[in-house]
Amino acid sequence: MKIAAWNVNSLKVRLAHLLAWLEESGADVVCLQETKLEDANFPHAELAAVGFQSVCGGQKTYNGVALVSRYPLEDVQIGNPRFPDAQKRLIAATINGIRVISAYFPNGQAVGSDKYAYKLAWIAALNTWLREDLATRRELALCGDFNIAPEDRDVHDPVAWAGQILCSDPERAAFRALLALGLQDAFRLFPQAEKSFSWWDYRMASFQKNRGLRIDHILLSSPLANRAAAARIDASPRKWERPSDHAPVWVTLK
DNA sequence: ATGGCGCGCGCAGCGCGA
Repeated sequence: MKIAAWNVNSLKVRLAHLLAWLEESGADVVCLQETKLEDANFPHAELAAVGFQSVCGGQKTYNGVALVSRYPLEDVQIGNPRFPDAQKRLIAATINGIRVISAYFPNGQAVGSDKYAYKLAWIAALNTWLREDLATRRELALCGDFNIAPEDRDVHDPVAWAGQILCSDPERAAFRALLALGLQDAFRLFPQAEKSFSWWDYRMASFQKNRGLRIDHILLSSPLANRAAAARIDASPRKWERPSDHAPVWVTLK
């Protein structure tokens, strides 16, 4: 089973990319972020036509998450019961016995801003919720756009980014606190090329220069990490015409 | 040189992302 996460930056604009990538990647489950669609406009039919079921939690203009799967989606949960929030940033479902969560972490805008405080509070509440969930769910995957580069090696220019949004110590500590729940970064379970990133700014030819960050992640509970066979970032869709600024990331399970 | 690109909204130009 292959599970992926992809911030598509508007599913309306990127539906053709998603359909193409579903076919070429062989993914069984894709966790989407930034769909930017109200639920009434979600392309369930287009996905069903190529063999995928889908559930979504969306809103107008901003945010929006979804799960797309070849297998049935059970016990669907939108949002964090520990953090009532108008912003649609979390959706969970059980797929083949695995609890899969698509998460769009807040960006935070700037260290010290109101949005930064919201980001840290949101992650702390996610941590609380997951701690409770992991008590009863052995196999869990937290997938999505974390808006955190966990370590300096996940940043093209760690000196320039030091202490900045996406790289600040409190954000990285919040990421490590998720790992401390017993989750493991699927990407780092395997050898990877240096300077592997999942997001590149649209400006300044960042992708061509590989000036990116690794901020999209798949965290696996230990029983699931034991099943991991490979994990990668697929940068190829970033080369397509009108791409998302994020690349899909994936893990395969034995 | 704090802009630079791309999106939604909505029809000009702004807020936002990361």
